[in-house]
Amino acid sequence: MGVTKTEIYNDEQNRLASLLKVLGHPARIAILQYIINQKACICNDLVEELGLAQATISQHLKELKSLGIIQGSIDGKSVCYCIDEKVWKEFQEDFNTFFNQEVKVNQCC
Amino acid sequence: MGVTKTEIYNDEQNRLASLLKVLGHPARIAILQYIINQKACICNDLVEELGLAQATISQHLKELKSLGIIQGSIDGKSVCYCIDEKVWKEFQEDFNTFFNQEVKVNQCC
DNA sequence: TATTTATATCGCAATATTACGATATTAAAT
DNA sequence: ATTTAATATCGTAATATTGCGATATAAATA
Repeated sequence: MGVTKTEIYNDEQNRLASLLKVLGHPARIAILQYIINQKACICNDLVEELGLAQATISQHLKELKSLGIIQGSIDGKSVCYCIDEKVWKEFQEDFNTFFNQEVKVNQCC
Repeated sequence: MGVTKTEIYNDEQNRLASLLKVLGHPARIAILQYIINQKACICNDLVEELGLAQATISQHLKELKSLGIIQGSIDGKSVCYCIDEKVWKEFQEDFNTFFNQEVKVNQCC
C-alpha cells in the first residue's frame, strides 16, 4: 500500500491530478509567483528569497521543470528559469475545463 | 525533515497549495467528477464505481469534506454527498486568479 | 592553474500519504 | 430483538515527499 492506483483512473484524471499535485506545495507556488513577478528569468535568488536550502530549491525546480511549466536556460554559471507560456496556457485550459464547469444544484444537500 | 515549512510562505500561498494538494489525487478528482455528473448526491456507489476499498473512499471523502468542497447529508443509512456550490465558486476564483494571470514574455528563454 | 560561484545530484532522516482489513456505529428491514 | 446495510474510524504496512548536508560538475574569475 501507499501506492496510488493510477491504473483504475482514466488518463485525464491522472493527468489533472499530477498537475495539481505538483502545484500543491507552497514552495512551488512561491517559485512560480516569483518567476512571474520578475517578468524575467531567475537563478537562485530563490534560495535567499524563500529561505530554503539550495538543494531543496533545486529539487522543487526540477519538479516544475519535469511538468514542463518552467524551463531553464544556462547563462554562464547560473541558470535562468522562466515560465513556458505554451505549457502554462495548456494548464490554464485544463484547469478551466475542470473548475469552470457548471455544477448543478443537487437534490439532497 | 519531511515537514513542509509553512511558516515561510504567506497565507495565500499556503491556502492555494492546500487546495491544490487535496485535489492532486486521481481518486478525489474522480469522486468530484462523479458527483458533478450525477447532478445529484451519491453514497457509496463510489466503492463500486472506483474499485477502491470502502475505507479508502471514506477517507478521500473526508479530505474533500474538510476542504468544504463537498458536503454530506444523512439519508437513512446512507450519506449523500454533493458539491458545495459556494465553496466551489470560491475555489474557481482562487484558481482563476492564479492561473489566468498574464505571464509576460521573458528575456532569457 | 587554482579558486570561486551557481547549480545539480546523492543519500538519508523525518514525516506524510495511500490503501485496506478489522471494527464500531447507526438506521432500516426482518 | 436480530439481522442487514451503509458509513466512519482505527491501526498498520507500504510507499512517497520534504528538506538538507555533502559532494559533484561546470563556468567564470583571479
